[in-house]
Amino acid sequence: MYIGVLVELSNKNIDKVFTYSVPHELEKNIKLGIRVVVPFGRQTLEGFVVSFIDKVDYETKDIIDVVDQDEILNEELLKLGKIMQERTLSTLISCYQVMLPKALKAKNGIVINKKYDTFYKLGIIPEKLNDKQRKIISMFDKSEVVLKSDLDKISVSSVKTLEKNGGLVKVKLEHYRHSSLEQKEEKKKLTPDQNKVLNEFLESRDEVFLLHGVTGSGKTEVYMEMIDDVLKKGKTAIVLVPEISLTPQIISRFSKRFGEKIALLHSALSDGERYDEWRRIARGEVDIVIGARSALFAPLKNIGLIVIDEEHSSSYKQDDSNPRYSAIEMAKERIKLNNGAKLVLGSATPTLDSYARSIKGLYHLLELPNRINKKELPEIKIIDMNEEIKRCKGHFSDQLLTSIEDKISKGEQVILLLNRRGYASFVTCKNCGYTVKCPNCDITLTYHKTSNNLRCHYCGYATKMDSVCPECHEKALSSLGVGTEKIEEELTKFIPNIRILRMDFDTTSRKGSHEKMIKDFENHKYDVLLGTQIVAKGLDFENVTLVGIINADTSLNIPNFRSSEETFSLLSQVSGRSGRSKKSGEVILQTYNPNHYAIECVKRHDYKSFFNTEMNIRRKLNYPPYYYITYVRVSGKNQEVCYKESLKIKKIFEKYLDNTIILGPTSTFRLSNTYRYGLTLKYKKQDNLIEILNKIIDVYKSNNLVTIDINFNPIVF
DNA sequence: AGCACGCCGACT
DNA sequence: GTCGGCGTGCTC
Repeated sequence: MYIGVLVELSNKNIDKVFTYSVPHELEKNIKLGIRVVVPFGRQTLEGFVVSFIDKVDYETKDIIDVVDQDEILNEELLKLGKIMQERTLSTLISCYQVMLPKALKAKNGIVINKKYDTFYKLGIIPEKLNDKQRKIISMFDKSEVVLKSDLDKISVSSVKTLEKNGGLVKVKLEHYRHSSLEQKEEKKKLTPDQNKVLNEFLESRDEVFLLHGVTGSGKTEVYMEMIDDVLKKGKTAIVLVPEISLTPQIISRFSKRFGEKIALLHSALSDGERYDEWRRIARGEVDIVIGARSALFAPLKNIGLIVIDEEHSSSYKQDDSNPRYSAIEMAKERIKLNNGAKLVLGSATPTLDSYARSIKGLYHLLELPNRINKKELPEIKIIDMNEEIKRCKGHFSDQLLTSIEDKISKGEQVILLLNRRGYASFVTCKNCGYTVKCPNCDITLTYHKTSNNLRCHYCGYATKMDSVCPECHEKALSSLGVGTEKIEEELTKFIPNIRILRMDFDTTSRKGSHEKMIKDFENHKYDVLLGTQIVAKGLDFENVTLVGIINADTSLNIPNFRSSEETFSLLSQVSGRSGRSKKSGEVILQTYNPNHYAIECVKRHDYKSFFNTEMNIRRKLNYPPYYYITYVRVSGKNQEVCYKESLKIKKIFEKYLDNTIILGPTSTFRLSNTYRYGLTLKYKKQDNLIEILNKIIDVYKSNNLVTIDINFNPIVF
């Protein structure tokens, strides 16, 4: 027996299937998609069995051992990985690795010890039973196996007796680390709008849907109905949410509705917990999987529906490391592999790309234009900070402060957004203008008040904050940016006794603290929830009647063609947190660009006119969705070599790619002592591109002068 | 990724 | 002579 094995080394040179022979005694254990241990050169490696091979005309080595009993990559995932490889031009092995939980990535094999619990199952029940014994037997009405500890609660000795006479049989089963979920059915009645959308979805035979529903229009309820329908047909569903909005609120709504049938995959799980959930899914014990991006690759079988909530979120594109894949694109592939399955993309602010596709008829557009219970969208007041700045107290306009005080006095709550996109709190010398940068990365360091040090967000470099400028030696270094800490400090000064809950990536990193914060705010232990982007998504607090946006425009200034879209989306989302329940809501938006179309459209809750304006700009400037963008990065330790090679690659593009705009090479910042040059390709249609890129990869894979990275439809350049 | 092979300069 | 520098190439 010969098998094709993909070894666990992510290197372009060995990213191919190697043929091994299987010793007789192992033959019966071989399946597609399991891991095996193989000799590889002088090394011993793990690899995936990806094919069976008839015969070979060269010497093969025997595999050493078999790692898994059951497949860890089923047939569907094996196919999906290949598609991902074609779409990202990354190594096939890296595509498979990104689909699996960490615990299954062979490298140094994290050993997860399985814990076992003692259960009993029914044996041959004796005819005569006493009361206690009968009670014990009745515990098996609901499930086939029952925990020993639960039976012991009735009577330890009766359990022993039953075991002796064969009424009960002891079984050891794996103990799962997942927390038990409370199960309470609470099915809300749908509004006419929701019903219309649901029926349209159920009756349609289209594959991809865009559910465009304003904030508070009840999208989640519609998803749950869609899932219900799928479950009734005996199929399964995956729900993707951005990591940031994997809040206990959403999780508990799904748990209450679907109970034990759900598996949750989110970043707060330990590797072991994540692996447990993964195994439950693989065994078919679960019908619904909820999780962030990579949950798309859950080993669920017979998928009927994939929902991608907040589809505009950039977290669905893996942009920082290979394989640089788009979860939306891969979801489209996954539903194709599951006959009749549907994909639903949902958002209050769809990406231009998705909305444009729905207008073109490529996606089936479903719209929820109103909030549930005829609730109005909050009124948005724009504060022109150009005027206000003279009268401002710190970062707060009079109106914002007054309104916060007013709401608090009424016992209502406030969410404050500090828009920190593109707003690093860097340190500058007031005397000479020197900015402190990372010695490895050429990136401005960020000041952290709590630890009084400066850190590089890319490589982790940290240095102590010193107020003496290294350039001019004046004691004039100070931090210019504003952090949530600074805002908290100001607000406490202006409104003493105000109870502020600060939420940002620093304060939520501890496991479980995010959840606790949300509970505390819900229980009104705080008046104000102050935070960065993290407060914009997925939160649903009844008592919040004011959303204050301290600085609306910082994200308009990031040097990226998507900055307006991101700003519109962020501001619309955070505004949507206000007035979701009985009391009506208000938004106060402080900006230096009150006339910017993104801000104006947010004020009017006017997605369509934002879409039209932005589309016009994109068309004029040849940007997506009119053009596709592919970014090619050339990086290496030697700056000159990088530059020269990127010029060579540009020549190749110029020679072989027609109707393509080629930009660059542009030098981006140095990162961990690696220099990078970027080439940007813009095109409407490019049949040669993949072939050319593969050839370039081929040329550079065997030399280590430079590394070539390709990013299709990049978010970050 | 490792590791051997091989072709150079420089050293007990 | 031979030790060790690292560029090149291979791993079923």
